[in-house]
Amino acid sequence: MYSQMGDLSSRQQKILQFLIEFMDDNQYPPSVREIQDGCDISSTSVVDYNLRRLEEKGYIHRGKEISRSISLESNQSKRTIPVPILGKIAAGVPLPMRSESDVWSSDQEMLELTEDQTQGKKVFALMVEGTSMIDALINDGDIVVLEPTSSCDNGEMVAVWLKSENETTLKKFFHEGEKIRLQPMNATMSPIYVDPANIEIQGRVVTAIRSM
Amino acid sequence: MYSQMGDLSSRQQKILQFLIEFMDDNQYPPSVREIQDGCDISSTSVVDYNLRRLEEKGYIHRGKEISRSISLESNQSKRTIPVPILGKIAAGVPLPMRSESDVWSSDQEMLELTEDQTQGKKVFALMVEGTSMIDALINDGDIVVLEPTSSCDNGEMVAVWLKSENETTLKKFFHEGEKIRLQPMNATMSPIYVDPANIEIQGRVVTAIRSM
DNA sequence: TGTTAATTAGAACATATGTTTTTGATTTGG
DNA sequence: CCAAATCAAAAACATATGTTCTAATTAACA
Repeated sequence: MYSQMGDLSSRQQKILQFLIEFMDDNQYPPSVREIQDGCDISSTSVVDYNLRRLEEKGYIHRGKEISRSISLESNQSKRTIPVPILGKIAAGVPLPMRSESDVWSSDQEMLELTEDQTQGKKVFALMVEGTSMIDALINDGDIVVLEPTSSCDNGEMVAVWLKSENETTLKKFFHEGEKIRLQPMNATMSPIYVDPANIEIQGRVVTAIRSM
Repeated sequence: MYSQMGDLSSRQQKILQFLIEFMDDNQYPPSVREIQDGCDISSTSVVDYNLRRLEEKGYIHRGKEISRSISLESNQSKRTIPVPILGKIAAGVPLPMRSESDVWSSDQEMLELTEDQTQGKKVFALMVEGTSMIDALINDGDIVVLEPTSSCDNGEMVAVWLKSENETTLKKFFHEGEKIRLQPMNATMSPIYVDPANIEIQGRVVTAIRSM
């Protein structure tokens, strides 16, 4: 039997298990001696020895002479971005635009998304109420994720603030001559024609999520 | 001006910024002296002082006499679960069931989801090909997330393996007397009636995601 | 303006912690 | 069974690192 990625001694498995749990509980990696205690190992050198093996086999990564510098090679657990659910969309609730610097506060309802899903953009989310967007395959209870923007292209699905009515709705955007056509995504509803001065685009839909 | 959660000196902001970047690059927190260097601070005591303030104000957490034990109090960046995209679903591609212990390997295409979205279950994903599920508001290019299961209730959307045909499709499941009705989610397609012995349920749809 | 609190500086201290060395036990392969 | 590789133990070493102490400097305040 030869050694490569795949086989671990029981001690190495135990250490790996401990690493995962420790870093999950605390927010930082364990020291050699904490691994020693946590895995009932008699000496720090034994820990060091097995950590070297784990690094050889590609399970972990270590920094030289740097304390607590163990990181799991896989399990890279990408960062998630907290996305605020600012409100519901079909009910015409006004959309408070979030400030740039509210990273820390907010007891708002939050959604955790990965960068894959936000595409690296600063986004916010809305919960869809009702079936007014059924033709766009978006149903009641779904969540739409929007990228803040003040302009958009034809055919894009955007959240629009109608100044005179003071309400915000989700529509498809079409610039037609002097007017703008806002097309609902429901065949039973009629488009709205508005003056460009009367609207303000709040965001463009980038993702839709439905949980069952 | 009085002090509470919200106001940070420019130095504290800089430190906080550095903490975030450092822990993003490396997989472990910085030492006091690394913060010192990274933020051009003259003394470790100044770093310590400002770290205390940051802890008072609730931005970070520290362990006493433990090296690199800083953790961000907010920004708790929930853990994400790597979800394998096992294949496409409408094309009838057979579904290889993943083993329990392939946590580390896999150069498979991956999707990073939060626990919110997986609901804590072990899930896999499929990319939808074609419009055969259009009536369930699932379109070409969407991704469906499934929870592995071998049984299900009536009306649930499940991935089913048809043994004799040796293909897998996404259908709604209905147990009707001696037979099972597999209902496509497209009005133009007819249901399939099969013998319970000829099918094997592979998973139940828990989430659908569409990016635009 | 003077007084107090907040912040910065420099140095030294105590120890937490990665690393090495030596020795001995266990396992492996021929 | 022997030789070589692998693994474990204990102790010691070197330094990385959190902490503290004192003094100077700046900001807040009345």
